[in-house]
Amino acid sequence: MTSTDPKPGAPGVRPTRQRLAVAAALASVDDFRSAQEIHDLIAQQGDQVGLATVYRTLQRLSETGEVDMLRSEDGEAIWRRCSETHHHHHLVCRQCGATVEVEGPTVERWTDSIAAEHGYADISHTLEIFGTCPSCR
Amino acid sequence: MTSTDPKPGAPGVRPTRQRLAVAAALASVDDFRSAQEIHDLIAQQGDQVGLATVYRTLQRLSETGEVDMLRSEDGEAIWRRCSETHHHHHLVCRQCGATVEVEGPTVERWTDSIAAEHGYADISHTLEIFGTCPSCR
DNA sequence: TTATCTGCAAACATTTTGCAGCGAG
DNA sequence: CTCGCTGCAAAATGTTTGCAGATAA
Repeated sequence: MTSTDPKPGAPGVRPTRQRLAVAAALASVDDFRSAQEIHDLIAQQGDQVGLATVYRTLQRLSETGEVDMLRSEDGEAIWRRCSETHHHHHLVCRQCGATVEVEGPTVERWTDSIAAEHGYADISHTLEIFGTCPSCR
Repeated sequence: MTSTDPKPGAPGVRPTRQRLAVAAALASVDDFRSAQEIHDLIAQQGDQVGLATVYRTLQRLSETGEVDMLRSEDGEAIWRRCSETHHHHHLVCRQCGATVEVEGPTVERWTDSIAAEHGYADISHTLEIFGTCPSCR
């Protein structure tokens, strides 16, 4: 494999002003934010990016695993930059939103075995933990 | 307590034709359905109920714990009549919606220990498993 | 130059709400 | 009779898409 790969059909991602702005916004916060909120953050940074572009960028980032995307309780998509590159879950404070990323080989194994037991294939799962963090007690 | 309770301020739920139709639709299937799908089910039963009423009814039923409401992977609300009264999770088929209710003492114990480890209190969690069931493979 | 990206606005899908009329108790 | 319930259609979200023009390589 060579370092450059101009194969026809290869994506070729461009580091545009808009994408840098989204990345900067994501870098400036530690908690999960909606597309609207990220759009507002960019505006506060003095930048100007269309909302559709924010969506498209977040979508791409979550596909490549650079951000975590999950759904709030009312079904809205929320994103956060992801420090771990592999599958993991979140322990989120109900009060202040403080988030801890946790890994669960135990859980992964359990869901896989449950699924296998019932003959289900192509398994995925969602697991989020909510609680009150030490400083909010 | 008497059988009737006309206390001022008490809701006073009326068993109307529409609510019975929603209940019948929920009773006729075992899996999670969207509001639209439940609306269609009612139509197939030969009944006719407004979609807004379906939403209002499902909302009330989920508040009283008579149905489970959860979110599909794309953020859509889906409902199912609830057979278990205690905490449990779901293994849901992406294609046909076939659902298995599963219990996870393993998971409950794991989430509790993770939370304790980070000093979080008053813990709750959401866990849903999605896959393709045997008959949809 | 050329393929990708962006902005805008319109399209979409889901869910909520306002209001006049209907219906159960 | 009265209040709650329903239907309809409009509004409110949140998200996606089509397309012409801008832009990185």
